[in-house]
Amino acid sequence: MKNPVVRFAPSPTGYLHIGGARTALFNWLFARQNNGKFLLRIEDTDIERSKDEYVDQIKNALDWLGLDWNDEIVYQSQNNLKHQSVIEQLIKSGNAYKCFLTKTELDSLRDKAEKNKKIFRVPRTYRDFTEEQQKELISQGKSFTVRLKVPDGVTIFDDLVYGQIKVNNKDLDDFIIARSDGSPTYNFVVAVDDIEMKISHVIRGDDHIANTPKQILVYNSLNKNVPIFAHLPMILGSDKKRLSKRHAATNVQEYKDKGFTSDSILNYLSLLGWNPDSNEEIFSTEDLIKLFDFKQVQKKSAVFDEKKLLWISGQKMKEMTSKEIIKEIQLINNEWGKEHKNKFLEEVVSLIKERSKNLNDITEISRVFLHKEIDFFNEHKPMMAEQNNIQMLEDFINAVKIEDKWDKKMIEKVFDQIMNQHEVGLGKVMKPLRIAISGLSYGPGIFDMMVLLGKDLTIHRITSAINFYK
RNA sequence: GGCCCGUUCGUCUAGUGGUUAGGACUCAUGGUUUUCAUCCAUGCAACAGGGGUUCGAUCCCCCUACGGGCUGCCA
Repeated sequence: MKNPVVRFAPSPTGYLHIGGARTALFNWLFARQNNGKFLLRIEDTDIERSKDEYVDQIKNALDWLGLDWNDEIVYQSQNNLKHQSVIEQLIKSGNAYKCFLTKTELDSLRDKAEKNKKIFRVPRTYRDFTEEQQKELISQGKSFTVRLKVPDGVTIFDDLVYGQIKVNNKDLDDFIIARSDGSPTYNFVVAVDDIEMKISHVIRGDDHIANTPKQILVYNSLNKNVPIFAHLPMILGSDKKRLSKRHAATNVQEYKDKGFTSDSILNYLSLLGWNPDSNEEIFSTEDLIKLFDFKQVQKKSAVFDEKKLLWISGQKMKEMTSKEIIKEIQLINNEWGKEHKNKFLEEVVSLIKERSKNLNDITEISRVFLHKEIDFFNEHKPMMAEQNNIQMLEDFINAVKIEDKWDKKMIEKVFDQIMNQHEVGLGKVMKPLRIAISGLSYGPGIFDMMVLLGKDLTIHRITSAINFYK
């Protein structure tokens, strides 16, 4: 299994979704683990639905995830000449034939079979027509498709995940490899391209299991070695339905916007349908490359659970250094923290990363430190109106003003003073002050926040708060 | 309808012919913490159903149910 060549082959009819990302990830992990190549092929033969902007989106998403591909991107549409010539070749070798059945004919046959509860099979009417007969039909202006001559027998393959899968060839029709307009069909093109790209392992979603025998027949008819197949179970939404636009968030980009790092997403995705054979769950991408193994890939489809993603993301936040986190934040928002020194940003981040689940949590709380003015909220008004909370704020300012120093020790001392003065516990003093300096009812330790904020800004905030809540 | 695939706590999963069926997330409770979060502890919670095979089946076989895929001149 050395130097395998694998590919990820999305069709640019939509953005990169979670399921596609997982498929890409497993391909990539396998390639990187075995010193192989991970190729990217854009299956853009559906001209109606394919869009360039989707190609860009897919590339950007893979790029952001860090799933870097080798070599040039292959665009399926550019292989058209090759596809055409292989079709010719198959007709010549007698492995494929021109079929003059029309769509309407087939449709009515299908209907009839269904009505009579019979199994529909594509009739092999034109399978053994001579060249003469074909020419005659063509001269009559009849159009034709090209069908593969499916031989008798069984088609068997050993899937790396599902084990042996066996299909009786008679359950497969002589399927179309070229439409009446001459364009090649999916099951044919995939096989030809995979041959062309020297793909050794086809790793893809299990919705392709049923297509695999057809593709194998194409390999056989061309006398080419069949690659090794590995099918991956589907990823489902919380309603256990196949992931689709109807589900909350399926676009990789959305998770980026929500503040998840690519590392977290990859980590979570790896756990969907694979297990590391240990109780560990937090992995770096390097870990995953080492550990990944098809032996531990699940056959059962998996439900995407954002809660667990959030937990993994939170674990990662704690593990990451402040520097790394700053880098990640600025990767998605280069405005963030621009007007502050890195050292200050690091102090801010180190204060809040412990309690954050993702990057957005951090940027949200960091606002308290990065901007002079903050928002206060009406929802805190009833609480601030209680007892002599406003009085406490005023007393705090006055007590602090006459002090020279500004450090944790001194702030604690002032807190003690206020507690004594008002004959209340620490909690009673802390709450209004927290809201006054941050606008929030939660956050890092209040002494730390004040120290980092500095004396002037702390006083400024409390003054603003008094004005707002009075 | 035919063919193929699947089914262990709500979710992700481990597991073996004899286990108190294990872990993680979620949830609940308690503790730590100046708030929130973290962290720690405890708890709730699963072998789809029915037949076999067997001294014994979650595990092996068959059937049923349920879910999914394919069955296109879509990819």
